[in-house]
Formats: sequence, structure tokens, C-alpha cells
Amino acid sequence: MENVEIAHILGKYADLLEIQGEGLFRVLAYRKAARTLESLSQQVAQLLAEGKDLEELPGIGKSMAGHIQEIIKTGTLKGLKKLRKEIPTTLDELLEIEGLGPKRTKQLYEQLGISSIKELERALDSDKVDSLRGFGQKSVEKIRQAIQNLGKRPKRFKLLDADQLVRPLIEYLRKGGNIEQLEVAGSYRRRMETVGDIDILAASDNPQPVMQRFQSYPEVERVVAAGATRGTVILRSGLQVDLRILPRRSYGSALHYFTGSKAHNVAVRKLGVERGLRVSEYGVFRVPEGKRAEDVGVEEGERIGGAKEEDVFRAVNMDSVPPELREDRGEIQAAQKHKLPDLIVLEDIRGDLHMHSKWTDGNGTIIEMARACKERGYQYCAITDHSKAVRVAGGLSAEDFKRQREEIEDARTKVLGITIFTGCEVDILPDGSLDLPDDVLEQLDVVVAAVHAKMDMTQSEMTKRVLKALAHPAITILAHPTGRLINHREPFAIDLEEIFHAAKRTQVVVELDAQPDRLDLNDLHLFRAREIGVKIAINTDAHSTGQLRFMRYGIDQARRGWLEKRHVLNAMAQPQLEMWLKQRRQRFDKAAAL
DNA sequence: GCCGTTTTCGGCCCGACTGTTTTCAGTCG
Repeated sequence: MENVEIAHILGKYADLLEIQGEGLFRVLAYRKAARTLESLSQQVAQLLAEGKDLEELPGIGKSMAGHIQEIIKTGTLKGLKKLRKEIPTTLDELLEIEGLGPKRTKQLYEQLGISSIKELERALDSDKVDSLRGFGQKSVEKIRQAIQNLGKRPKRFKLLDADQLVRPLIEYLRKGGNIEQLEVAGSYRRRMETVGDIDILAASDNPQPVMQRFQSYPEVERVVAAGATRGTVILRSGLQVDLRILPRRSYGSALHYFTGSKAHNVAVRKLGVERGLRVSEYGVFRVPEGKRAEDVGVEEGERIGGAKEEDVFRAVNMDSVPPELREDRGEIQAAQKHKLPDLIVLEDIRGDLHMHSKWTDGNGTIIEMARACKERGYQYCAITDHSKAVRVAGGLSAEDFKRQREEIEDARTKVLGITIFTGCEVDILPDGSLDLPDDVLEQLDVVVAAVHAKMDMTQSEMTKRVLKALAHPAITILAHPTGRLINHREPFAIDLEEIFHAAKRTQVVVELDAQPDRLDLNDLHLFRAREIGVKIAINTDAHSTGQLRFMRYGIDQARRGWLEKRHVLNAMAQPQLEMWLKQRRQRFDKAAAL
């Protein structure tokens, strides 16, 4: 059973407990445990099998560990079944409705017997709902609207799409003036592969005109909320944008706060509390003696800092944590011990080892691709067109690759100052064999192997298939290992843990495909690959010269996976890489001789 | 339900906005 499935059950249980009126902290404990599971880089079922103690995980104690074991064993929770008998199973779907939380959901159920969205809609049409205490005509209208909006807007936006929507908005806000500093925070700043909404932070002494301008941005479809310092709008694209405006003295602490993640913030604030500090978006303050926390004003007490983000980290004795790491996945402890990783940056990349040309489904010629790589400052690139099994892409035969080699040799004489490697993206066929004969493969500098068809195998079949391919001595890189397309196609079933161990044994490099809709491997996979000691190649899989810029998204994802320059194959300088590839060929020759 | 060299009991991050409320609860991030 997958961690996310277990987390989902725990989360569901928390929802129902909350509706039932269970103490909030017990509810939060289940949510925290769910979050912990979601951010593990290994399957919890496997940790158990290895005899690991789950109670060592944050937010998981004796009884939670028991719950988790029960879910793995039985697929569900007894307590959840019991709750389901007391509360209609459809009740938690009401929580999906914007503006409806546990309290009002409970009220609707207990006082009107409403337990599904359908029943709620009927009740809204009569005047039953607005006669309830706490509900008025406006609430009824808002709920009605929220039901209509359900499922209408995309749940999460790919980072590339968010980039394109955010850039003009930022420009528009800046042009309006009255802004001293402006930044996009939230999951966007943490460079998550997808973002649910956009959080913009501005420093201003005159917030009113800024908020005004924000609401009148031409792309705004509707204004959800607009206060003095905080506003929320939905753009025509469906993207929700929050703007928060604070004075400059609070900008750093606010940036930290709104960058999140929530789990990271909770952990940092807790460290603050232990030191008698109050950490909020307004700054870091020493809590005045003898006052109850709830009686203290937001800016009361001695101000320790807040203008700069570093102030927050310094106040709790930590090194500054790069946004990409702020997920409470160990970065707090690492920052306290001065052991944060030295994360890879775009400038560390020396070349791109997976791209297509006009020979198959790419738009650029070999010369154009090589030239574009050179312009990016790369020392090398590899042309890796599809093999014949990928019919739709016009995959090449063994004969085609021999002819392509002549063109590459010609390009080498025309584009100087960059090494152009020969290569291919060879299909891993359903039986695990490769789609090109060995004598072709052994002539190529870089062999990228990937699954493109028959992705509906069982996990054990798919794992066997890829393991067989990994055992082939010709393979340099395993490309997009899970085959997922964000928001479009689920990853195929495969046991990556086993794949990583095999890749480490056979010294096959595993790819992080930087296409914004692939980003395959994901951050947790990368973290685990790093732990196991697998080398990673960050490649764009570019199908045009323009797509070479996707390297940036690969770097973002790699940083989220704690990768450093030393973990990345194509951060190697050209001579070292040539040496590395040479050793690989020797291994191939040795295997062939056996 | 979790957690702890100040605690094994009593805390648990902190604040804005909205609507309905005559002073605050609910929801959200």
C-alpha cells in the first residue's frame, strides 16, 4: 500500500472526527501523521518490513503507529468504519465546498439532516438554510456559488503554467507604484512541481492603492476577499492569487511565513516558543513577561527582527534554509547542525544528455540543437532520437542511426566549441529487451533507455521489465522512470526502490526529466535515490531549441530532492564525463566478451 | 494523539477576512 493511500485514510478519519466534534488537537494529530507519511521518501510498509520503528517518525506515537500498521494489514481502520456508521459517508464531501468547514457541516447535518451535496442544493432552494443560526442570505448565496465552482477550476497548476500567469501580474503590480518590495512566496517560491494557488507578498507603506490595483487587474474574474492588507482573487485561468501587504520592517518574516510550507513554519515557530519568542509574519518578538499569549498585540514585545528573512532563522539558531527544502523533511535539524546540502544551481550544469532532432519528433536540426546548447554555455550535448518502436515519433532503425552518425560528424565540424555526443533514446520493449541491436548501441556515446508503451503492466511485471533492461551493459541512462504526465497520466506501477538499488549496482544513471509536465523523478524519489547513492542526470528531453530552457525546472526539482552538484552526471566537466563514458564502454566490451 | 533536560500533564503556530454577531465564531491559509 502506498504512503499516500494510508495518508488519505488518516486524513479522512481526521475529517470525520472533526465533524463529530472531536477535540481539535486529536484531529490535528491525524493530519500531521498523514503529512509525515506523504513526505516520506520510502514506503512505510517497507520500513515496517525492515523492522524500523515508526514511532521515530515525527508526529507518530504509539497509537498512530498501531493505526498505520492496521491500515497496511487490513486496508482500513476499525475506528473509521465505526465512525462511518455514526456519520453518513457522504458528509465529508461537504467539506470540499469553499466556506463550509466542520462546524457548519455538522450543523447542516444535525439540524437539517443534510448529508450530501445534492441534499444541500435542495435545501438551499428552500429557505431552510438561511434560517439556521450563523447562516444568512449571503452565506446561502456563497455556498450556492461554491457548489457551482466545485471541480470547475483545475486543482493544481503546473509550475510552468503558473510562471506564465504570474509574470505579467507581477509586472502590472510593480507598474502601479507604492511598492517597495515584491515577491511571489508559497509553493511557487518553493518550486513545487505544481501549485494550488499563488501567494504574492508586497512591502508598502501605502497598501490601499496596491490592493485596489490588484483587484482591477484585467485578468481577474472575481474578487473573493479584499481587506486592508490581504486580498484574494480568481483569475480567468482559474488560478487563485492571494496578495498580502505589510510594512517593510515585517517583509522578511512575512516572506518566510508565506513561503511555508505550513509544516516547516509550525516547526520553526515551535523553536521560537521554546526560546520565549513569538514568530509571526510581523516579525520575531520577545514575549513580554507575565502576559498571556492571547493578550499580546501582534507587534508587542521587543522586536528581534523581521525585515530580512534571515532574521527568522537567526532568531532560532538555524542556518538559512533554501525555500525548496522547507517541507519539514529534516531541513530544520540539518540547519541547526549546519549540515544543509550545498544545492545544485543551474550554472553547475555542463550539458544536456537527452534531446531530439528533426530525425524523429524534434523541431530542430542537429546543428541547431548543438548551437543552442553552446549558446547556453554547455560543454557538451547528446542527440538521442527515438528508436523504431516509437512509431508516432518516427523512431529510427539501426540503419537510420548509422546515417545519423554521419550527420553528427558533419555537425561536429560546423559547431565548434561543444562536444556533440551520438546517442539514442532506445525503447525498453515489454519483455525488457532493447529496441536496437547491440552492435548499434555499442557505437553510441550515450544510450538513454525508456518505457513508452504497454504501461499498464502490474508492478512486478514492470519492475522485472526495467530491471532486465538495466542489466544490459549498453545503457547509460534510464529516462523518465515512472512515465507520469502531470495532471494527465498517472505514473505506471513500478518498484523504484528495487530499480534504484539495481541502478546503483549496475551504475546506470537515472534521469530527472525536466519537461514541466513530466518532472520525472519527483522530489521524494530524488531524495531516496540520493540516499541510496544513485547518480542522477538532469535532462530536458527537448524537442526544440526553446525547450532547452526547461533545464531550470529540472534544477528546481533536483533542489527539492536535496541534490548537490556531486550527485549529478551532467554537472561533470567534459573531460571527466568522457572518462566516465569510456569506462562504461569498457564495461560493455567486457560483458560482450563473456 | 503527540511530545518533553524547565514538563509524563498540559501544552499544542498565528493571524486576516467575512458574515452575522451586538462582541464573535467559523473558515482559511
